Amino acid sequence: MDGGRISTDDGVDATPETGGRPMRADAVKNRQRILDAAAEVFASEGVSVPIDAVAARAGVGVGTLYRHFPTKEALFEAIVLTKLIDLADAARAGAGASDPGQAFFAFVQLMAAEATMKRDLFDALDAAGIDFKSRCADGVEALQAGITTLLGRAVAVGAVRDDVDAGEVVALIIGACHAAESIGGNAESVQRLVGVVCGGLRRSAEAL
Amino acid sequence: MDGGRISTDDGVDATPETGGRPMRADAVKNRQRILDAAAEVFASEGVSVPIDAVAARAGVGVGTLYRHFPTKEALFEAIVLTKLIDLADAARAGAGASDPGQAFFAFVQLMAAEATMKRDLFDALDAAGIDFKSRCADGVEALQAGITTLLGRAVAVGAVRDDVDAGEVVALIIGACHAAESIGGNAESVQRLVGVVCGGLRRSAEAL
DNA sequence: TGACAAACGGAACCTTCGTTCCGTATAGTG
DNA sequence: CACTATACGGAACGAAGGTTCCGTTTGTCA
Repeated sequence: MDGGRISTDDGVDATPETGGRPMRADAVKNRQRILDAAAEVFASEGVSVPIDAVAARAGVGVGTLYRHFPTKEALFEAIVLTKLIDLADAARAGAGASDPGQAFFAFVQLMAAEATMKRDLFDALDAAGIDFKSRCADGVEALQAGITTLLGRAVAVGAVRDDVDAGEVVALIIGACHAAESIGGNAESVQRLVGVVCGGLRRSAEAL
Repeated sequence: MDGGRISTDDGVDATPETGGRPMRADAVKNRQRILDAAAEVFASEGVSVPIDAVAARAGVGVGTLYRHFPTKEALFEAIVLTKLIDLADAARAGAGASDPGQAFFAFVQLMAAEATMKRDLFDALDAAGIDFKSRCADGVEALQAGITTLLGRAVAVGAVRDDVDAGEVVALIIGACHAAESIGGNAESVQRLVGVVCGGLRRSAEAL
């Protein structure tokens, strides 16, 4: 329920055409069906679903899937990358707000909501430190940059403590989402737990 | 590096004897070696290590391992259960402290330190909501009860906000550990991030 | 010490899952 | 309409890991 649009501008990236010839009509259609199906399935089941499930959902054979995306990981990346960029855009959009503190916390809640409803993004960010960061470098960097800006402004205004960086913020939020899921985990509890973490992000804290 | 002691008092639980006859000496020894090896391996590599690795580490064949623990999951439970109970004991111990607030936050940091150094506990608590809670019910309940007491006292003194329950606290802490791991994740950063969460747990918070 | 039940080791088995291969179907073109 | 490059489906393959089976070893007891 999203439609995994990808930058198919002139095909430098994700196999939109092979060589120089335009893709056959059915191929284009199938590619899109696969992206849509994968987005749904990854989001609801997580990254560990069998690739067959994705193919079945898309109504194509595994062979077809593999012709479009040479590897399960490639498919995963194709989908997550767009989501990361969407989030980065949202962060940029909030950077001009008049109230930096509010903009920051609003973005945090947005990211939390996104990550919770879509286990794939969740998993992706979760594994960010491992070897995923390097593959989706573009998206991760863009997001990191956007958050850094938001965070910097919020800190400058004194709305947020000054001893955390963007990476830690992302990690904490994803952690809170994890937390919400391991409990009953509806949208409301996510918001509550993220709210607790936000409380911790506001200004100082005795070092305990 | 811990030694997985288990309540082998009179053998009602974890297969210390089969039927009514006492276990053979070598069997007792091997059982313990398996528990120790599994504790080490699970802690350092996580729950997903091949069972062969555990057997190899213990210096026994897989057959032997399976005779003592009918399933990988059973072995996992045997180990985690003792750790949960240890934590629950620690919680109980802190319940009599004169400063409830400090006792609560000290316990939280203890739990975080434990969970981080031992990926198994981490994984276990992480999956607590899924179908693990039912299996290690004893341990989870004991821990939950201990934390509830600590939390209740801390709340009563006004050191902690009154709108979170024990389950949420555990979830948040595990989430913070996850967070610390996905970054560089040394012991120090764990403490920092858990500190942020603790900050959020202190007293009220504007609802955002 | 001899016999037997208990325990051992590890090869073999089965299932799951990612990936490849190839015979078949079809969009696009003259 | 026929021809060919492109794309398709799904069976087959191989690696990985959990579990079982069985011939061999060993502790225990008379």
